[in-house]
Amino acid sequence: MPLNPCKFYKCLADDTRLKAILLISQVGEACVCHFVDALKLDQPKISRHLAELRKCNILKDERRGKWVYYQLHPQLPQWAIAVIQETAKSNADYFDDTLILIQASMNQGC
Amino acid sequence: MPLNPCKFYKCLADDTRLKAILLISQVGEACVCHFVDALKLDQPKISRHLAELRKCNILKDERRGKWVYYQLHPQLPQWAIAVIQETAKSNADYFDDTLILIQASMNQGC
DNA sequence: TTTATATATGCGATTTTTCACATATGTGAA
DNA sequence: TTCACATATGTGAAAAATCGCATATATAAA
Repeated sequence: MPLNPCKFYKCLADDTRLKAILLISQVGEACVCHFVDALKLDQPKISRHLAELRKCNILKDERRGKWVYYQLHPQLPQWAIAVIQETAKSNADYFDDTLILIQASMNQGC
Repeated sequence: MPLNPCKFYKCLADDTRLKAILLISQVGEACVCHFVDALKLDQPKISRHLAELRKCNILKDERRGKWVYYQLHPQLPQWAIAVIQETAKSNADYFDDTLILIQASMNQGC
């Protein structure tokens, strides 16, 4: 069940999901509370978008105690990784404010 | 007015538009009738999707007599071109049937 | 000017996506 | 067990995207 390109782009076609993916591509992994801080959205909305990315095998989740961490799925195809990296590299101004916020949140712990 | 990445991915998040873009990336340019043949959809639907891509500056149109040809917009940013090419290169099975059809249609003239 | 062909668009209906809000589940500490 | 905190999901409403079908526009030939 390889990643269908149209499904993949549907996942990127939303500000919350796209920024979450770009943030993960920069910070490696983060837990839900960090996305709540960085994207300034309520927790259910964040969880729902992350769940969609998880169900499409774009993200992988891992529970550690009370927290759930998300990272890029280890089986994400190389072309998809390349697309994400190219987008991040050339669109810093699209998400750099949220990058600063998520880094601050991660330094505070959970 | 640089291309917003989320808007860009919204444009790719539809089978008709994504295949049209991938086809153009392979054949350089094609007119509406060729997309109708290759994608096997009615003409108004094709025109509407191409119009959306044109309005987002992903495609450029050029009328020649009765026909209108579409190609990738000359000002499309390099990162977007890279994304399209990477997608085309690694997802041949997603659109190779339509590629064969559009090539046949282009050989027939318009 | 009339006709034929190619393409574009107006518009209401349908489908899909997203949202808001409440609530459920999971975990660890008291 | 009870409580507090973190995360996930059920569900109906709202918004956005897509569709179907009719029709408009553009061009060239007759």
